[in-house]
Amino acid sequence: MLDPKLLRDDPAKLIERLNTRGGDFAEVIEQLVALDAQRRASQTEFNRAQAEGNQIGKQVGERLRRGTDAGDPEVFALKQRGIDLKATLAQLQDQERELAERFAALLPTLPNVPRPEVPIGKDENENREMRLWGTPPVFDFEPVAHWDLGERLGLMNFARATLVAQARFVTLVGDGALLERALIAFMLDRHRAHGYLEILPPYLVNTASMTGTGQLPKFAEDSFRCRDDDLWLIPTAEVPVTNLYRDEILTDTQLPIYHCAFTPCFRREAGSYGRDTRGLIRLHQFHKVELVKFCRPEHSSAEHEKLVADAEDVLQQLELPYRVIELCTGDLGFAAARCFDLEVWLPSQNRYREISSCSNFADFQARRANLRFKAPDKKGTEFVHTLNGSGLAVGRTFAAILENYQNRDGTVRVPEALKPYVRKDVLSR
RNA sequence: GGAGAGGUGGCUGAGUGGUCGAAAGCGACGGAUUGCUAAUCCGUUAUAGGGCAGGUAACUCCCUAUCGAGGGUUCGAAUCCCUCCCUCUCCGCCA
Repeated sequence: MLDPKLLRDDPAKLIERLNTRGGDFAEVIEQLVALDAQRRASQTEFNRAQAEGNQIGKQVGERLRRGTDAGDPEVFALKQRGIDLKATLAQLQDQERELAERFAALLPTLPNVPRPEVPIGKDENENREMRLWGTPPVFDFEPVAHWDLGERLGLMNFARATLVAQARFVTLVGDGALLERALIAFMLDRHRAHGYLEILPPYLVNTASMTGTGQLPKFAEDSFRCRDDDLWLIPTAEVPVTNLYRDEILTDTQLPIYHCAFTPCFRREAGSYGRDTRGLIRLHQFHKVELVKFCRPEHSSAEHEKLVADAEDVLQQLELPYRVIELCTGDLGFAAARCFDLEVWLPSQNRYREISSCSNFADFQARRANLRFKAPDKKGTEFVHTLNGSGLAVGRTFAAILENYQNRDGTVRVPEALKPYVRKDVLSR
């Protein structure tokens, strides 16, 4: 959610900056500016009436305390004024509430303002490639897709997952399960070494949490919901971990907070029916290790760079070729002020595929989730800045390892960094 | 699932209709005292919104709201009534 002050200070500038995302925000913002002015005027009026009512209440109390008879004409007159005021008060309150509700309903529909550094562009074609790392492997045979490799090696079984659940689920078997577990442990160990405190959060969260990080109300149809219990299956660890400090005022000395968390993630993938129907790329349930940071506003850019570096480190340790791209204004997610994607090389697809998305939300999420901090010597509170990124999507990492480390005979070498976890050199039948 | 208890400021905890945004204690901060520490004393110590109040500003002042949430009674609600949510304890069941 945006700072309402942006609307008052310089609406033209706000329109200009939001429009870089594509679309035209002029109308909504003008509407909001008008609503905001009306709302404040209405609130002032309502407050005045409330003050008068409080005054009457006090006067009655004072007289009665001094022993004035309850039937005294003066007291009676005061009471009558109080009764008269009630109708006005109710009317003013309704008006104020309606305006506030309309404002509160409209404001969260605005996306975050892209940071000035973000390249202007329409869509993913105008994303900026920041750097390449590693070299895609050269095969003297046709590289096999990870799902074929995986099934032939007995590491995964899609048919049985469909039998047990639905399409877009997988069952990992034997060394497949082991490799998944190894990746999770490896990633968490790396992040812990970099100062992230490991969290194992609930996988079901309430509506307030989903709203706090912005999954609701916009993306309700993308999430799995337990209707009987007001609980949602988390689409990412970002939700429970960011909401850990919802409605809290942190002390400035607590910042920055670094958390890493492994969780399963559940997504309905509504509207992606034709895409990535095979393999581990797009499933209803997948594993992810997430990095989440809370910091002071002035540090969020530097923390963002470090977060990206920490995610990259995992790929480097695994010696998987990847590239880093910066999303342009047109491709930026709703809540993000700036975002870098890490894309890993997938030989069978002969291209880079997203494996991590590292976003700086600035105060956008913090405002929604009411995440603040306070410096003892300063008056008032400030919203923290939140950042998060995958470190990494485990299933996609699994896929990348199979494809990049495959041999002609269909076996797969285990990356050096994973050997202590897998305790094997090669995955074979 | 059955029975009961309870939700008050950073924490503990008083408050059952009238200057209660809320006693007291703890903690924290500022000051005094002190060779140092400790102790003692004094003071400060919630958040948010609004203001056509003052200041370049940091900020100050005023009004309003908030004692789990929403509604009701009343001139007036932390306090009475209703609904909902949540937490805890005991019993049962269960990983």
